[in-house]
Amino acid sequence: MNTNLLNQKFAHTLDEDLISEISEKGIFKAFKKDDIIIDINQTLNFIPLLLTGDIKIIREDTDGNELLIYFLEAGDTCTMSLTCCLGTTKSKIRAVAEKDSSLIMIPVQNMQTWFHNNESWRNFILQSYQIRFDEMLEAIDSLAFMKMDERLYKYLKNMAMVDETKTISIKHQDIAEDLNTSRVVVSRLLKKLENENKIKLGRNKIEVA
Amino acid sequence: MNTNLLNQKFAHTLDEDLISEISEKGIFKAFKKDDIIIDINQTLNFIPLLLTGDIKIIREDTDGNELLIYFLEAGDTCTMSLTCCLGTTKSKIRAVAEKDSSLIMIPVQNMQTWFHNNESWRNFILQSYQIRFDEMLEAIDSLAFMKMDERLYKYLKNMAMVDETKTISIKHQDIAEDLNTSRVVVSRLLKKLENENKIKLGRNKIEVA
DNA sequence: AAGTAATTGTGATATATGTTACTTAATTGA
DNA sequence: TCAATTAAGTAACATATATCACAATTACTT
Repeated sequence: MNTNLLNQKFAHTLDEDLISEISEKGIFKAFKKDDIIIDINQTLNFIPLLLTGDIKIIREDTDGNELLIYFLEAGDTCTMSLTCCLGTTKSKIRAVAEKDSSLIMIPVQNMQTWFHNNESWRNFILQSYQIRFDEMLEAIDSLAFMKMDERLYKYLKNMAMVDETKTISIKHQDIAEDLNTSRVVVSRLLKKLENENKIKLGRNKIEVA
Repeated sequence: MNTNLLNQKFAHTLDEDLISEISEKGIFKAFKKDDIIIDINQTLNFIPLLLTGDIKIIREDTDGNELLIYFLEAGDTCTMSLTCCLGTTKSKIRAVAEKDSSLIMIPVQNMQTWFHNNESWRNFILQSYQIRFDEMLEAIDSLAFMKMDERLYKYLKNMAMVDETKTISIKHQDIAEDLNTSRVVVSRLLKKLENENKIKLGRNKIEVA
């Protein structure tokens, strides 16, 4: 079953031999929504491949303020984990299951070898880096150039995309935490977006037009 | 001479054979302070290795607002260029010489081969990615969690570090552009930092205590 | 030395966001 | 069904940053 999922999600990017090796040596793990998959300062000795679900990558400062940086989706890997493993540093981010999710943990040792002798793996990793770089730039753009109302709207659209639905189930407090602002500010700006007919508000849900 | 510099800056990270191959196939280029080395939307077919000087990596939005993301220093490469080359996308950042700088441009073709058969190159690239990721996270932290006065002070300290001097030569307008704020705000906050004895102001220069 | 340009200082005011306090509405659970 | 809890709405005020206008200072040019 793991092998099926693995094939389905990674056949485009990884070659056959590698996939069967991964399904042999990787460890399958399942997480529930809101489970912490990787926490800040955690020591890592594996690279996760996301089979199903979505994962939030979150940054936190010393005062406990949080910021959502980007999402991982099925078929993705966490390049942060890779840099941690290679540099034997601790995790600088938190990975939280946005939905129930399943993934394969690959021990680092194997990964080093593949890097040496498997081109599909090399390309996969390089491409992952490229995607994450772009996402980080997007995050920087939002923070540097956009006002909170724009950031909020972008957040909602992105969330609708990830959840594959127009009506997302979320409360204002959670949005505030992801955007590192306050619940009151979010409520106010959501009301404004509703008045502009960009969204429709309900309790515990928001419909993105 | 290029080979000397190359050796000096990269002997720790790249193996002997590779360095001599680079000095053969790479193209030496010199830039003056404020020269644009890579511009946004430019198509790239080389990877730069920085031999001397410092380079600002800058992001710009559609309205022309800018933000300094990080610096490259001697011994660094531009991972953004790498992702551009591999993905054959256009540059998403601008690289500007902070001082007179010199670098070696490596044609992508060679690089691909090295990635396949040279471990020191692979490690160099992976390590570069790690460093840049950390710098991007730092940039995100500054934007998400810090007020402008803190960002400004951090900027000044960093600038002093890069320039290897306590007294940096810069005008308020330039700082404002790097931080994506206005000159007036910068002047005001600089005055505040001076009152707190963290810096000393002069015309065209700031001494970081 | 005088005039011009560049740089910096600063008050006044506008806007965006943060904070506090409280109300209203929906949901849950005994 | 009613009390308790959670979520959302909103007014009032505080603060950070942006913007405008102009003065003061320093450097540069002729």
